[in-house]
Amino acid sequence: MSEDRRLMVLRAIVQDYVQTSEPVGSKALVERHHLGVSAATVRNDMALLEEEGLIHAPHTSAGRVPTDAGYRVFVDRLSAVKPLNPGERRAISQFLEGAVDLDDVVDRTVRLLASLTRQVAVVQYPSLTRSTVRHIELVPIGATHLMIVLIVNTGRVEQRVVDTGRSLVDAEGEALVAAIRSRINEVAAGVPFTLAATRLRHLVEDAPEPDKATTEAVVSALGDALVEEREERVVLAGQANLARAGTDFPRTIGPILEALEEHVTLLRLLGQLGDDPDLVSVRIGSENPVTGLQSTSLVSMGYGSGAERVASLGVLGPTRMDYPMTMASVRAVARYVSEILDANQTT
Amino acid sequence: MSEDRRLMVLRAIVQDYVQTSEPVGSKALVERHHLGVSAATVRNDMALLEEEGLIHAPHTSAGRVPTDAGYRVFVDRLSAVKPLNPGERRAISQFLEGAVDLDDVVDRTVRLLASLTRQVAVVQYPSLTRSTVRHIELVPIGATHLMIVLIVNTGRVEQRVVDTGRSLVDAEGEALVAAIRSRINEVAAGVPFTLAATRLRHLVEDAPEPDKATTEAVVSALGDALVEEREERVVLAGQANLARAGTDFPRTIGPILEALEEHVTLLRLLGQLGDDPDLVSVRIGSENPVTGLQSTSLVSMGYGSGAERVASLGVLGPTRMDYPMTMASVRAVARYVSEILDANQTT
DNA sequence: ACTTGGCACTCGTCAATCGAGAGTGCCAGA
DNA sequence: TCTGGCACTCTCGATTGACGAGTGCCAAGT
Repeated sequence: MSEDRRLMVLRAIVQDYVQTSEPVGSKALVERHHLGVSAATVRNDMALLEEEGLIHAPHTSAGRVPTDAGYRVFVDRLSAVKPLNPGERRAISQFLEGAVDLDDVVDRTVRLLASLTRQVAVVQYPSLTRSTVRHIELVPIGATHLMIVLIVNTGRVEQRVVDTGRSLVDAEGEALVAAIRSRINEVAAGVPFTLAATRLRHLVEDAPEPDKATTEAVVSALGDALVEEREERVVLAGQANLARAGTDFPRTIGPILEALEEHVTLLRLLGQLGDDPDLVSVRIGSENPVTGLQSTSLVSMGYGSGAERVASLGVLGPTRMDYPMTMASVRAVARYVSEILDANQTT
Repeated sequence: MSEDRRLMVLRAIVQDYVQTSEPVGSKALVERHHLGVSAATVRNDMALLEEEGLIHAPHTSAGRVPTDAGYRVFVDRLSAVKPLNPGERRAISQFLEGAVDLDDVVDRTVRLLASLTRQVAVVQYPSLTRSTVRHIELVPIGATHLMIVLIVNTGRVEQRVVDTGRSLVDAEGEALVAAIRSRINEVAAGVPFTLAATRLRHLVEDAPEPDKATTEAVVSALGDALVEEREERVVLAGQANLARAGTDFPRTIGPILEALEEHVTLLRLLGQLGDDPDLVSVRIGSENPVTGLQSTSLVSMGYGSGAERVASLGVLGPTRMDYPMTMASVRAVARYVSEILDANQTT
């Protein structure tokens, strides 16, 4: 009852099933993989694997299919993340090279991931709360309104419009805006968000009386922008790949698409990563808490400039997916995007 | 051979088919609609309608289904765009009210449209080329780099980073940036894009020699941003609705999803509108040039601040859709979004 | 000139049936 | 512990036949 061989059998089952998407039987198995034993022996092993809950027979006399637990064992113990071939690496760098701004980087990344893995790609925008303020600009709009432009170190830009309730076009108004602008940037530029938020609040208290109301308005709008959870955003691509995967999959495609439109839950899901930032996280089928995504697996990884993870990206597909390939793609793309953000950071 | 009655029959067929999604026969028709004639008479009319190419029988003895041409006649001559009920109007305004910035407006709009019509919603970002420049800000980044932030009257913000090749942190550098900033805004603020682009080019020629190189760099990055076609963007929502529509529809869902990911062609499609800016445009099935979308209809309309249309939005669904309802929703949302942009424009 | 009821005919759908094939579990022997 | 053999089970696809919905056409009525 060699445990090793049993795991070999499991690995073979997973590989065959991923390739053919049909239950795999003992005979086909010994034909395609040269495990040095006969079909009958394999059958005994399969019976044991089934007892352990790693594989499962859809009905009496059909082949076996891996269970979620089976995939889990496969991912954890039986597969090596195979490095991408040079062609793929080149494709990644070429594709991401030409990005002009953050939106463009995210957009290209998600499309790239989708086409590399032929599955649904998910990319989270660099989170605001883990970022630092690069610069804050105030632009008068109309007579009394002020547009606040918040530029983040990741390249992201946020904007708000507030009504200051006083004229900004006369000399006094212009001076006021200039004063507030320089004070704000003095305390907030280059500072992490949470710290910036507190400092800005103090700024209001210290402001000379005539400027207080306007400062207050600006700071409160900024505070909104700094904490607002809504601002966590995700971008998707490759939904069309869902339709191609398997033949019974189309039935479950509706709930999946619905779940994908719930960006909030999707974000929560992406946020849950393992401890090691440099590791690919895999959630398989029912390990996944979100209703509608329980027939799918999510392969994800954090990315970000420097050592800091500012956001996550990943790939979602049927539990029957090519895990080694998918994990390799996700890791390669995440690393490359991090590099790009790094470069943009210093420039 | 009353032509009127024939059209009544067509209308009844369309309505029934939209509701049941099954071919409709003569008997069911006279039962559900009180046209004062017998089933046999209706059959004769149906034979004529089929000759005219407005309806079609999937097989010898099944009911009839409208053709694309049939829907066209229905839309053009047989349906009144029914105004939304007050509840729906209220829902629209409430849902769009709380938007904090342009991204948010677009995001909410596309979700709203999708849930109102229970179909796939498509919203184009306000086009850059038809907009005016509101303000241009220059922010030094690192020692020699400059971030250019372009703020558009629609609320959209674009950014580029350029390397000026000279120090910007010393007094001279700061003065240079300030000078360029004020010169640029002097000629470009409040000006339509195309005009701004030409004026900016002249600005380089007129710049004093020592500033020329830097001005040149800034202007060329701006020129990029002003014309770049890539910057036309669309946002989608409600893809999950595709899976719900009908039972045979799932088969065609793959190509549709693929077509929806081709944002470029989608944009071209959205751009093709009728002449009257205040009219809803409907493209039915094969009238639609895009492969993969030929089993769908697109209901779209322009929107924008003031009289100018700056972009389009619309809804995509199976040719068998509730046209009056969809057209009403699209029109109402387009108008409301225009109002919001108007308000943001003046504030 | 239309409209209507009647009737034969055409197909698609559904359920039941049957055979083939794949795969299993178990047993006895090496 | 492995192997070959064998009986058994179950799904899948094709085939068949009854059924029903719907049509087209015709002859009679208004």
